[in-house]
Amino acid sequence: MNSLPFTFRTKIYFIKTLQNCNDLVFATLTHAKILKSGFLNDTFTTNYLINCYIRLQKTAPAFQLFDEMPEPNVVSYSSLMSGYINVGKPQICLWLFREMQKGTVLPNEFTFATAIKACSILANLKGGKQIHGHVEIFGYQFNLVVCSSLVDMYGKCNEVDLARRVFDSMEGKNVVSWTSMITAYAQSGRGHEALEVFREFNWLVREHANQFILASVINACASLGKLISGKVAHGAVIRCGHHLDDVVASALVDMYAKCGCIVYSDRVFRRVSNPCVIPYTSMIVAAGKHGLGKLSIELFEEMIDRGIRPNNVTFLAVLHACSHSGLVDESLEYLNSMSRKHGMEPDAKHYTCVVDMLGRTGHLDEAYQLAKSIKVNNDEGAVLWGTLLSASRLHGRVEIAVEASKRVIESNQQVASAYVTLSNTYVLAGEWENAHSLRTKMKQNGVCKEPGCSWVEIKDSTYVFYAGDVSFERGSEVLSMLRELERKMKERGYKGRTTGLVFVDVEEEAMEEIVGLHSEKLALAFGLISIPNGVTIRIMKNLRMCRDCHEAFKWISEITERDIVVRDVNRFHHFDKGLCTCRDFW
DNA sequence: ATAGGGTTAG
Repeated sequence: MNSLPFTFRTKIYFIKTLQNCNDLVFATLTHAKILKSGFLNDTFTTNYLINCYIRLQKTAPAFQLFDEMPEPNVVSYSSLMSGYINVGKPQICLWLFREMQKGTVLPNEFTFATAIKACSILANLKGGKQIHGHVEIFGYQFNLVVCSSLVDMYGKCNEVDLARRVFDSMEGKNVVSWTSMITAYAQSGRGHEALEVFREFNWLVREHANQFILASVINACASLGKLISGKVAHGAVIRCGHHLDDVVASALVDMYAKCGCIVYSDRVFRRVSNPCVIPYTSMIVAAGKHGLGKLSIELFEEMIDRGIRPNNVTFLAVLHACSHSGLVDESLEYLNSMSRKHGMEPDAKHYTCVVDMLGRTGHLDEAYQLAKSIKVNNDEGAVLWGTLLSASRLHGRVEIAVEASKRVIESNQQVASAYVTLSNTYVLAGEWENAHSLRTKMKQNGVCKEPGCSWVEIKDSTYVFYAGDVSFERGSEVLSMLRELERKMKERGYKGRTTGLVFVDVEEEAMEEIVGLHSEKLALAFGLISIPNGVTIRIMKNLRMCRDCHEAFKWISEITERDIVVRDVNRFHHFDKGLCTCRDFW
């Protein structure tokens, strides 16, 4: 007779205990008590226990509990699914979702939101679309959270227009939905639309912008090289009281650097009271991009002194900075220190960065030896050997170019570009017959290369320049301006590879490549003709911001006494997702 | 009653 209230009180006690429990020993103890009292058969109590383990990131006991539950419900499934997302295992989350569909428990809005998030993390468009279908079947297509997660998922899969379609279909929107949409645009290289949506947000929503939305807006300004918009966003950050936020500060540091104002980057960075690894890395990248390798190194050492652990991105940033400032010995030292001092194994990207530096500075044999010593998969191998291939072309080292191109072709990636670069190597070395037979082989295999391109934004218009194509608007004016600039640069002692070479006595094939490498200078020349100030030059990934280019820009800026904002589009989104094409690969 | 969505550096 008395057992029922007693049982009830025990259950309440267990639940209260588990709700506030943040200690594994205590959780295990409570688990044992629940087991003893037979409450593991109770779905509610066990769900609390599962959630407690998930809060402590212990998925193994959570899964075991779930597995042994007589009647898991939708909460049991959803909890465990989000638990696996929290420990970085979205695959298992989706597996659970599929298992759930085999049984009788029906998914609800929580389950869908979680499953969609897993697809977002994995950039799994196919899975995401499937779940979107189920969302409509089950009638959750009007749920705010489900829709926001769909917007985010489509954004992360680079399907921004689908994201927009979901966004437009939403009746009520909150800050999170707006953030998802803005982020989707910002991360897909559609910064203008990101800013447009942000304007709409300010117009339609009374709510203040929070740190999430501001970080994304700043990111959009950065990718557009829009300094003024960036400063406006910075103003909003200060007004809304988010200037102490680590994430926002990192975005600002990055934005100012990409807009050419490293002084502001430094100022923002120095105001962060306890910067974690990310603001430090942003600042190291910023310094590196501006050719301040020594500053990058100082920042890195300062970070170590303050006990902040660098991660693989930080090391990549330092190596990149050394590479771009010609600090060869330092770069090798940092590469070695990764495993020796910091207990981290360098990955393919770190090695590729160093191989690139050795190659560009003419240490071809060392670069080759290092490249050979690295274990890589196909994708990594294509990048690594492609880097060496370009370097050997630059320095006319045919034997290494042949070996490198062989490896690129073996890795079965972007064969076209490998062919073209090798062909150009032959041309530059004067081995016309080899070049010719290679070109023939390419034609036989139906391989052709997409032309490289660069572009310049002037006010609201974008001017695009394709490699080898001088037929654009005011082309002859641009060319004569270019020659004029080159003459002035030479007069003042500029010794980089010159653009004029491009137009004389070079075989057609080789010209395509060389014009490709220098088309940003065409863009620059064009910009100087058209507008006096604030020209934004965007350089695609394949048109590396090598030391030469950087020097050239400095010279041009000096000669013309004009501010030139140089923007290196390093994070080309397709590249991040491994969907690169010829154009952005090299 | 327990479970869900958005931000930063390469």
